Amino acid sequence: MASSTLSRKIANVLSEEILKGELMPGDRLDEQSLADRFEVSRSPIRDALRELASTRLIEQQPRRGFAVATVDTTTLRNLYEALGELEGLCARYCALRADAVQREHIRMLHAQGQDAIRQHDMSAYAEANHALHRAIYDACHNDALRDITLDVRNRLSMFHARFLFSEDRVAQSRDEHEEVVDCILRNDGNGASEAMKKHVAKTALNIISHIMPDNRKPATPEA
Amino acid sequence: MASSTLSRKIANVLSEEILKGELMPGDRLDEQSLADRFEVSRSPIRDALRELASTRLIEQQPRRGFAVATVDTTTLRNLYEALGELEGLCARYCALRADAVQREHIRMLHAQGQDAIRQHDMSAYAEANHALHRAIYDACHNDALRDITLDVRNRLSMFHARFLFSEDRVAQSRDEHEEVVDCILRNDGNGASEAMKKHVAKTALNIISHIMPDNRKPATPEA
DNA sequence: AACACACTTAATGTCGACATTTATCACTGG
DNA sequence: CCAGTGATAAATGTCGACATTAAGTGTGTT
Repeated sequence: MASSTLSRKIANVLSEEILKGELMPGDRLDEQSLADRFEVSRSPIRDALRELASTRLIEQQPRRGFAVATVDTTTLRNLYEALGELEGLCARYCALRADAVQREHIRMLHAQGQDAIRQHDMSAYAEANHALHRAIYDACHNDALRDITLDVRNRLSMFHARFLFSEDRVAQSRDEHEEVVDCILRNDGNGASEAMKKHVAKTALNIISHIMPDNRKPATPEA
Repeated sequence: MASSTLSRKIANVLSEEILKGELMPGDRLDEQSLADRFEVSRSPIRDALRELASTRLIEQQPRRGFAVATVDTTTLRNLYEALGELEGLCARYCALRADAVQREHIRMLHAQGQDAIRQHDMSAYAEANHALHRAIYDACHNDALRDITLDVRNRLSMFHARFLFSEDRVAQSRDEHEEVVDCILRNDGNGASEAMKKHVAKTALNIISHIMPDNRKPATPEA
């Protein structure tokens, strides 16, 4: 929790703020303002920003500073397509390799999500949802694949954070989770993979349909 | 090529040196030494190192500086498994989505590799090989997936760089490429994916069998 | 009135020095 | 002779100031 170095602490704080949606895509991260806010010099701020850039949560343009990463609709679609494939892979390997403890953990997290829905506690559901996906990454027994998937999910989570899901969508999501979990528990790799891909695709459709209407300027003006 | 900022230039130089194998995994990157070598202060060096760390080519341990990333055998296997899946995905999407120009480009690059083999020019083959894989990533029409795959391949290329392949292995590799390219050219997504996964798996086996004998200390001593 | 040029300003890039921490090594005690 | 502790030294972490660049603004001319 308490990282040894200032820059690490600052990076963690900023990271959470971005993930929570307090800092919006496109927001500029001014070094001096941040230095004033954290009451440190610009050096640790620079280090923190560089570190955050490594997660692609923020972007740097030389001589133009850092800004919270923005993505255009195409990139968003691509990221969700990639996330679907990656989570599908995690689910497949999870179904084939997870040990008994991990399977039980996954089963339990899914149950927690169901409880949260019954109590109409959307915040608890979001947490259980996140933990479930995370548990599946962990149980795929491939740390590299887990890290890659987690990175993509984090890049996207700043969009998730800004939208409350309708009760309908949450119920649908629960059913999709159930299919994934069922496949995992019965060692059905292909089934788990397909179910997970379908689940992510539907989530993507839901998010993108919320974002589409807005006229935010395209993010990466690269060719 | 000529990046505007010092740190960017330095990062590029160091990156190439790592990718070429001139800097070996585990080599420490001392800030002061690098500052002396590039005749700049430590600031741009620090920026460059932070930027390199974002590609995972080098690793940072707080208060202990940076070092060229080292991976233990397990991580290496995981990375190759992930690379196989990712390249399989790229090949699948490539087969389904590549346009005529891209298909022709891929066909040509494969032919170049074959020529290189006939002339026993291993350097040219390595280059054509790299270009072919790269062309397949590009033609998958998903920049996010392409970038992720490229990152993993770069992380592994520092190991590739240190081994010359036997003529036997190169010939085998050529045949595997041919199968991939054939599938792509006939829009066979599943075939391309499977062929590519097989190709990467065999390459991995080849590399790992070269590395296994050595007694290098495990890289990431994390729990 | 519109465009172009120059100036001002505010940001990042770079520098050198100081602070802090960690690792090494010598010394002392058992 | 080994182990533990302390000091020393070398590395990274942090700081404040200066240099440089890019953007914005204002003025002058066509």
